[in-house]
Amino acid sequence: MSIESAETRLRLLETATQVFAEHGYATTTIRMICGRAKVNVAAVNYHFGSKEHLYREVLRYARQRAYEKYPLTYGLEEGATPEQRLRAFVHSFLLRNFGDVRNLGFGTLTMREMVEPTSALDMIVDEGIRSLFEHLVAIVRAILGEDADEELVQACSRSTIGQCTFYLFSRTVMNRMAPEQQFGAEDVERITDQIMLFTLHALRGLSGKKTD
Amino acid sequence: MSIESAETRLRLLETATQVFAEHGYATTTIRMICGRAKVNVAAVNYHFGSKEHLYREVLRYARQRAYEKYPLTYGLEEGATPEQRLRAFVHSFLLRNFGDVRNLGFGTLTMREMVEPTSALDMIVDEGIRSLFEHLVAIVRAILGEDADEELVQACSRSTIGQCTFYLFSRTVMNRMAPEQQFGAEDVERITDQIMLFTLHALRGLSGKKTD
Amino acid sequence: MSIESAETRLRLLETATQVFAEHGYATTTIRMICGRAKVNVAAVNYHFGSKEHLYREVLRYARQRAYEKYPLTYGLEEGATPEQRLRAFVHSFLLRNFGDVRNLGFGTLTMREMVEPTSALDMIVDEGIRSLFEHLVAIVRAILGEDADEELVQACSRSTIGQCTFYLFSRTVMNRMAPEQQFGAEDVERITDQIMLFTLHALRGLSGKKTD
Amino acid sequence: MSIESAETRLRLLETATQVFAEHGYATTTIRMICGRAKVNVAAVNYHFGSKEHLYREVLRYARQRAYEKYPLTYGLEEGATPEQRLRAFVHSFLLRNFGDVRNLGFGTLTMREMVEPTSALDMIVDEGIRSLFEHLVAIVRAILGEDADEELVQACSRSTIGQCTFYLFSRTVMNRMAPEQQFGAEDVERITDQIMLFTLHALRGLSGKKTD
DNA sequence: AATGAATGAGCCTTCATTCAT
DNA sequence: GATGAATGAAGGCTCATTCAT
Repeated sequence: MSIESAETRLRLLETATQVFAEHGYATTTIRMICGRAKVNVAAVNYHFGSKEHLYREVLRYARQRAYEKYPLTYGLEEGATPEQRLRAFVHSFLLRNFGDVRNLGFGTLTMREMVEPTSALDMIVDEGIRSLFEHLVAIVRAILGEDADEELVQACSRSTIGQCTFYLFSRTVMNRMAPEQQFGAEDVERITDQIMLFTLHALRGLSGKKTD
Repeated sequence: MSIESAETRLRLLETATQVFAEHGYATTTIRMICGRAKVNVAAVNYHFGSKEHLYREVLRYARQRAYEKYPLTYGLEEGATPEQRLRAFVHSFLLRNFGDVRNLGFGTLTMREMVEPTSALDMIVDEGIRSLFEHLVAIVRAILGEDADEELVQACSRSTIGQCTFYLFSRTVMNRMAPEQQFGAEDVERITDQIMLFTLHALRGLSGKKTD
Repeated sequence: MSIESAETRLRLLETATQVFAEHGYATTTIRMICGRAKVNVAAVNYHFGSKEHLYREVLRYARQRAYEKYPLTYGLEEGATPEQRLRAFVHSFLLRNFGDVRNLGFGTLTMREMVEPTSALDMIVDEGIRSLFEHLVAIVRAILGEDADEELVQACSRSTIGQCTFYLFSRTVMNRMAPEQQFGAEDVERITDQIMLFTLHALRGLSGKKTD
Repeated sequence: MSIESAETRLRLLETATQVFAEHGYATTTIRMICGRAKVNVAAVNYHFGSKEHLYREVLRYARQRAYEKYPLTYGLEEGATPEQRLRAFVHSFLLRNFGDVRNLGFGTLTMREMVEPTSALDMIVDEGIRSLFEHLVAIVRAILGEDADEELVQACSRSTIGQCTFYLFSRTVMNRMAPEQQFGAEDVERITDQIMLFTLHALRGLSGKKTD
């Protein structure tokens, strides 16, 4: 593969990430992408085979870049406590999904795929979401205690991640309800604190009941 | 308007609710709807003017029916405590959004609209979500105490509703991750309990800190 | 189906017959057909579903019209001799396939399909060619004698129909070799005589050998 | 031209012969040919200028090879009788056109060109078919007698070659009608016999009438 | 000399919409 | 009032060809 080829491919990938994130798979047209990337409409089929293949590559590309920058253990040191690991989880989740303009695509793409699944959702689940959730479950279990009821652990994990995803999914609604208070990259720290505050009180409360 | 006309209109509305909920606005075609409703392809434009107008009517129609059946105070008696009112909120939210096959459309449609807003989102926010959220905020404030910090009240409200919406937004993913454990109408009670358990521990913890 | 619909459908069918005969399936575009038929490009898909379906309908339509006008027993009276029936076969074959400007399509379409088969060839064979050939075989058997060797009967049938098809397949070449002697509708009688002369001498010779 | 260049050119020619014969001019894509020949897509235009030029070269190449291997006088000795020369004509025709897998292309290509002429048909006629037919006419005249009516000679020649071409043109149909009896290289001898039997009886009968 | 990359024209098909009854 | 027929715009994709190295 020549240098130009790789460049064009990458430009298509970057552009497509934005356009797919903005309009969704169905509404996005190849001509939109190629127009913005300043390449011929045939370029997509040449480099990726089809619109669908391009889309899958975009999903992979966005995820990879997001996790590279903000891994699940973002900012964590060796021997961190479960609470610290939970905070890193929440913090990196928010950063990954909308903490950075350049990574904006990832959260939106995943969200769209969850709401209006294409054949790519299986890939997303298998290559990302499953291990993400299992990572969280392990932390929650550590906090609740290893002998905590499994169903409780699962439910608390859902409650925890649900608080995080809310800021992603309801962004459009929140912006309309309180336009003066747009959630953005600069709010990530504060939101992290709030989610941690809420969650730790809940988990400690539930953990306490067990040990008593 | 003749009786047949009204019937056709209604049948279109019902069918369109299902089809839009299943496929989303962009992917749904007028022929899908008319085919399933067994009416002429021109019927949509005749009765509703355009695909978009039909869609807006569908949103209105689905919301109205959902709230009629499951109001925010569902199952609540006079003089209920804040905790009871919170439970009614969570319970009715889950029922309204996916507690009933006939109402399945509402939650899915709202969710889609949040992720990929059309001009109808303003309507949805103004006519439903805003008051829904304010209702929740009032309950949370009552639990945390009237002198609780407003930002804390807001954050806790988001954490609370985020747990609820999670079951809606992540349905497709959860089904793929644990196919044997599909969340449905029969799980609403249990999920309500779990969310309440988590949330009340959090709120009580936060409330306790204040009074201390 | 309204009258206009039937008219449009028929016009498309007639036009498509000509265009497919002129250019072949692959080279023909829907725009060629619709342009000549003065209808929108979407009309083909509306009335026939696809280019391929239209093509199959064209093949059926052309065959039906050709056989209606020139059946295998064209000009034949009751109690005709095998020789007379053979002459009717050859004569009607030539007339059907290029004896008439209006029927020009049928022969050309069949010929094209034989040389460059599409999925429609099976249909052509099953619905037309098979019975055509069996009809000929029966006549040849009657001339050669009922106890004639089956392989001989088959071979002679092939030799007979091969003479007929030659005038169809080699038309383009003959026109180039002897432009002054174009084979057309006015030559059908003479060609029929020539084929009959050749064939009857052959069959009688082969038949004579048997009886001796 | 370097050696590799000549090799690539030849490989393209060989491959293209097969592909054009299999799919026809219109349906064949340059990528099919280059893919099978394991060369770059630009190679066709580089070595031959265009798809059409390649096609013409293929026709020339296939004809040349076919006639080299099976000339019109294939297997004939000096002083052969007209009947022997006729047999050599028929025999070599069949061998040339589908007697050999390696030569399969020639018959099919010529046939396709006859049914859907390109500008290459003139070349084919001028450089091959015309002399082929004149060769046959001379033989037929010799058998019928030098004073035979010219029109009769021509007609008998057409009837003779028509029997031969039939096995080429109707191959796809015969295979569908009697799949167990595929005509191939191993049947050439038998078919030659059958055509000769039929034709000689016809010609002798017609010749006899003259002399009587 | 030879190739991978890129192009623009064109194809079939689909769609929401409008027309004419 | 209601419908089958028809439309034009657009979409994804394919192709022979050309460009730039």
